[in-house]
Amino acid sequence: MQIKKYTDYGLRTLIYLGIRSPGSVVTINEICDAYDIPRNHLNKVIHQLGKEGFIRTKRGKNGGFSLAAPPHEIRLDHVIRRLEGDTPWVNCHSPTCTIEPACELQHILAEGKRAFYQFLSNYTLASIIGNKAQLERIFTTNTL
Amino acid sequence: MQIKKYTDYGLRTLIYLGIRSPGSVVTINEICDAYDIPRNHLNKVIHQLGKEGFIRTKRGKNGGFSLAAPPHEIRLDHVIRRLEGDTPWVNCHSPTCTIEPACELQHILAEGKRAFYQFLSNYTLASIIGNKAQLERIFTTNTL
DNA sequence: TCTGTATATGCATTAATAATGCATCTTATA
DNA sequence: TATAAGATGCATTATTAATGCATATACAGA
Repeated sequence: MQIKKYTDYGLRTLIYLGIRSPGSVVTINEICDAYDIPRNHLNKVIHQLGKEGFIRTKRGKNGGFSLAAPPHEIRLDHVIRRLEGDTPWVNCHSPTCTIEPACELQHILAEGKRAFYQFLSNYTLASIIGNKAQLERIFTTNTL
Repeated sequence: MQIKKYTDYGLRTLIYLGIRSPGSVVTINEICDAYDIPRNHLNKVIHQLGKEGFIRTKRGKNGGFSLAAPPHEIRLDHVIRRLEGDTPWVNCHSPTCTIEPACELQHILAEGKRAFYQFLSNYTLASIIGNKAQLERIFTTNTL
């Protein structure tokens, strides 16, 4: 039980964008350098973030991506649900569990998952950007 | 984001014990046959269930294990927390994330995890045993 | 229109971790 | 003391996530 690095990278990207002035465009390479994470993986994350509508991506020269909405409008539950994939937290099939029809576990876990995401729905990208000034400092220090 | 088979097997074992008369002793082989799951893995699950105090195990001839408490007293959050392992749902180290000190993600996710387990704390082994008669039927049919 | 720079896409490979298998030890009891 | 049960440790396999690599596509500006 742990979110994937994939999801983690997506959130870090949003944080990086979130402390920028609205509409400012950054590239995948810039994020990779900032966090020292592999380009190939991030590539796919950025792509999905674009497809899901969290960021706007633009190809070609002077291309890159930027937030599609202000940080306080990007909800954590939405981002994590999408990046993480919204599958059940218990797998009653493959292989099929014989008691499945008489077992309430899957339903209770599904509700538990709902409780988790409902809690997260109270938070946005703005919520996880704790100390904006400190974040800016970290990034500029790393880049130099 | 999915519970491990390990945890799943543990819960299935408790369900199997839960529909038995109190104190009745079963063996690892019996559980393996009932669910068609590998003995080696279940071995370790049973061992931990014993260590954690959910079941009482007994070695040697005529040995086996039984529930250490009635089903309605065995809380789901306790069982899953123990079997699943209670580690953070995001890993800010290995490798260390540079923005960790300025990032609220880990704290919010920790609270989200808390919300999940708090929800589960309303349920017990008795809760996931939906249809006791049907369960009994499934097991006797499988055994024949 | 050509060239360079950016994301998009698919497939191959590696890494991490869970699951399983195997061997053997320990304990209890008939 | 033989047998049947769980306990334990290590080896192997399977699964899935992560990473690497190659190349396509799009866009901007010279």
